[in-house]
Amino acid sequence: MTMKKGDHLFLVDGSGFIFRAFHALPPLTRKSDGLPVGAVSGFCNMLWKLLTDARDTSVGVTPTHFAVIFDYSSKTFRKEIYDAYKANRSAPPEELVPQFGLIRQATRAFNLPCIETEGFEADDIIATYARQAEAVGADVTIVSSDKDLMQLVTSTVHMYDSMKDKQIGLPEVIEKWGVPPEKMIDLQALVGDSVDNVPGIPGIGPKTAAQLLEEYGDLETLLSRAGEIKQVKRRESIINFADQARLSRQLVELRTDVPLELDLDALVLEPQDGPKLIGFLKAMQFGTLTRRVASACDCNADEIEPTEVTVEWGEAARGPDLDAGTAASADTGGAGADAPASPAKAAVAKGTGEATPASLAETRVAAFGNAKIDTTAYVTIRDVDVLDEWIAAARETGLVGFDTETNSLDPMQAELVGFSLAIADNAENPSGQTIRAAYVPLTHKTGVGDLLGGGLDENQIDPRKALDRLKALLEDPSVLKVAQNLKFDYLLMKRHGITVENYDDTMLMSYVLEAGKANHGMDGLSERWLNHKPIAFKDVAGSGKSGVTFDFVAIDKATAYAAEDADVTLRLWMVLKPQLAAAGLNRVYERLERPLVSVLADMEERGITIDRQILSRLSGELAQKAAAFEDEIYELAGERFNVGSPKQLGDILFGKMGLPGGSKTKTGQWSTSASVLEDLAAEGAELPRKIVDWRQLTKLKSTYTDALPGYVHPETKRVHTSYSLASTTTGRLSSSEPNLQNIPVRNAEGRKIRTAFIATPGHKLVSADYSQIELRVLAHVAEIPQLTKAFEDGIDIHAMTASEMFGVPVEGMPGEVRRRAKAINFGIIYGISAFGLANQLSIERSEAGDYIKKYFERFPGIRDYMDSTKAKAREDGYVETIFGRRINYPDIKSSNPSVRAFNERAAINAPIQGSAADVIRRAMVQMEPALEKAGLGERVRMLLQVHDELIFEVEDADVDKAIPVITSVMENATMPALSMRVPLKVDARAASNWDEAH
DNA sequence: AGCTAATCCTA
DNA sequence: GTAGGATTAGCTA
Repeated sequence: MTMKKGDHLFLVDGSGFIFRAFHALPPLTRKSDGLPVGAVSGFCNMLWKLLTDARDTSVGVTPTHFAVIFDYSSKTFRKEIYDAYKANRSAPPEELVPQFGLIRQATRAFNLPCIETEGFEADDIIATYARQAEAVGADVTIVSSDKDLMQLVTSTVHMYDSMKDKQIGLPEVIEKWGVPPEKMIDLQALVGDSVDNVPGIPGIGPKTAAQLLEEYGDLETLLSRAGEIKQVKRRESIINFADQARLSRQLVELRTDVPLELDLDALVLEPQDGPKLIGFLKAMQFGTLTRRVASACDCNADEIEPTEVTVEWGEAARGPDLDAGTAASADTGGAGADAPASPAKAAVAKGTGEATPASLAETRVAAFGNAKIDTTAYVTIRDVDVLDEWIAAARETGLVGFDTETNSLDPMQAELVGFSLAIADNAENPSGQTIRAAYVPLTHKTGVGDLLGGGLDENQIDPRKALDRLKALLEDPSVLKVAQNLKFDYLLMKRHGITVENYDDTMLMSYVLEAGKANHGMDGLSERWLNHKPIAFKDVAGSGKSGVTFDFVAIDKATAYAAEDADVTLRLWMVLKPQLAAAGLNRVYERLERPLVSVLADMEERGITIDRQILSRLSGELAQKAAAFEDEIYELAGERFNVGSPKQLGDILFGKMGLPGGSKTKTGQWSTSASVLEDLAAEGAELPRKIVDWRQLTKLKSTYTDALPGYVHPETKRVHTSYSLASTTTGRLSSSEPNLQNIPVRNAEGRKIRTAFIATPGHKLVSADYSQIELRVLAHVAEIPQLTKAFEDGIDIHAMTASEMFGVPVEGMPGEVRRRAKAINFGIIYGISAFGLANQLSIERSEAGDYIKKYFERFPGIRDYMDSTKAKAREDGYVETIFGRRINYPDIKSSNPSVRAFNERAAINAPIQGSAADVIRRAMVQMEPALEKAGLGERVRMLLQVHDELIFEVEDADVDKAIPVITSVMENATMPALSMRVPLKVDARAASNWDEAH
């Protein structure tokens, strides 16, 4: 049958698949003898899926012709052109070797042509067939995700990434590489490929290459007009390496004239030979697929004998040097298994009527520490009526442990996969045995472990129905919901239109009880308090390349894991709740921790807009400047090296160039830190200065201008950071993915990044920050009259300090004098040491010691504060903030002097840093009600917190009204709980971007 | 791919 | 000298 228009040819890159599957799929061995068969299994599943079901994948069409292509050997025409081609390829992993042959046998078992040609790579064969098919008007799907094949993509030739079920067509190539497929060859020629040893042009990466091709059209034009390029380094590199680029092009360009034994028409898809295929699958012991094939072809698998398969273990196995550089990264997922939570508020578990908090706490710890947790008793709820019964039981007791399972750790992207509930039937006498738990799967998939999986498991409750029931429960204020790291679940539920009411978070409870002592993750809490080690997430879903998202976890395994989480969480609540009362920490929990859950979830959900154009322009500028520095650096060093490698740099600076004054890091490497380089520069060396500048530029580029756009949410188009409530010891928040608490501000170059954080049209960003809050806290806790007075009078605190210490009048004070006083003030907050101060000010240690002595003479209250704080830490094992938050220092009595000194400094710092953190937490909790009251509820939205600063987005017309409200809330945040001896001062400004607002 | 060390960004 | 998080290199698997 002649191939024609409307036919559809599938070309599977068998060699590429082997490597990718090997890395991307879980290791799997044949049960009977341990033969590694993971890649074979993945391969068979993929073929079966494509042959029977291609229409339902994102390919969307059914094949009429089909072939699997392999590399023949490492001796190809490319090797003749360029001896080093693929030269640095190491031998394939041992487990992979026998699978090369097996995959060829699998292909034949599927009745598919298995094609390879001596002297050519699989890619060339694929290219040849693809062009031939195109010529006769047929469509082509290349099953591979290798970038080397992307040059073949046209409107009728597509690629298909079977592991991600993703079609790669023209738009995808352009999106990924910035050039259309026909320019991929030129792009790769410029960029090169370290895996295959394609040289390319040094200093040209994908971004630059795309830009150059955009400007000059193609490689030859670029090379001939290279003299026009403005950037010196780039121009020279291209001129010098032009021939290398031409060679690279030859290596990268795929041949479309490979002599083929089978012509296109011979690739027509033959019907499956059921028994033959089943025989092979049985030999491999692939049970699930065997059954599936048997039912599809109406065979009785039991009657079919396993085929003899040939296993080549040794070097004879063909296919040693294929592309190992295309390993897929399977997303790992699942949430709720991580962070710690906080205590509960409702008095549901009443305990025994007369018990004191302390005795109840003790009883609970003993009861739950000894209770055996039976993880086999968990229930899987697949029926709405059963779910209703559980919800009714939760209403009855007024208490429920709750946890969600999702396919992502990012609550803004995660989709709900299921949820679990735990109920204490007899809360009056909680022995631990009375707790039962269930998992409600909603969107689990069938065919777990198969490459492409199956569809939705039918036997699950309709998610809409389940969510209706769940909403009623979660929003019911008479039922206390207990979760671990509730902010995740809270935000997830909010995205489903559910606002959780009345909750406790065991992570936050632990944080209040044990900050500094232990971490607050559920697994650790469970081991400490319940004497029980929960199932690890990676044991149910795997990790890394072999990890799957939770919807691909089999429901029975999922139930054991998920229900256990809810069970453990509820037990932890039973143990931790009475301890809060016993330790007198209920107020800290209820006023500084729990209310932040919804406040932060709202802020995270809002996100902030960034201007990607600004960032991309900045990125380009930074790249050019950095490249220029590299040039000069190589010149000065006399050789090319990786400037970003401290190791290589150290060897050049202190070895080759023999510069003096090198210090070593702990691991014995030369230190090349900025301060070392600055010192060298001060002594006249040119290179170190350039390195410092280069580092600054590349830091800004990699961490900010290049990384931030990747965090823009696909739907909201905004950046949503994640705040952690319980990852610092002092009570500060932390921000991650991305960290928006370390956006540059200290120099002009870095500040440009802030201009990319913008308000939506018609709005302004308002930034309000506390002035000197930590020094004010210090003045308050240490009761320092001069400091207090200075803050009351609004005078420059560092100048005042300098004036006190050095007897210099504030008027006309030299900048250097004030700078030293400022360093000392900060030093005090950090638990000053002569060593540290000397370092900071680049002075002798003895001189720094004199400063400190002088400071303490002038401010004796500070020395008293430091001494009493250290004494308290030694006595009690913890220190406290002005709102009663405890920070533990279990190692304060360490016999190691440096460990002890470190703990002492931290203990001195903690009440200051922690109190300031408490103040801003209070401000954040009070902010929304205050704005609401001022009629600004909907129009002023708090977006970010940066330790002493809050950033809002405000409608233009409301800015003047909002600023006084915001300022007032922040300045009065300690009230009415506490009145400070020192006033708090807040500065607020509005502008269209963060740089100008700050 | 997962881990650590080194570095550098913030308050 | 306090408190964090992200990136890169380079090693190990």
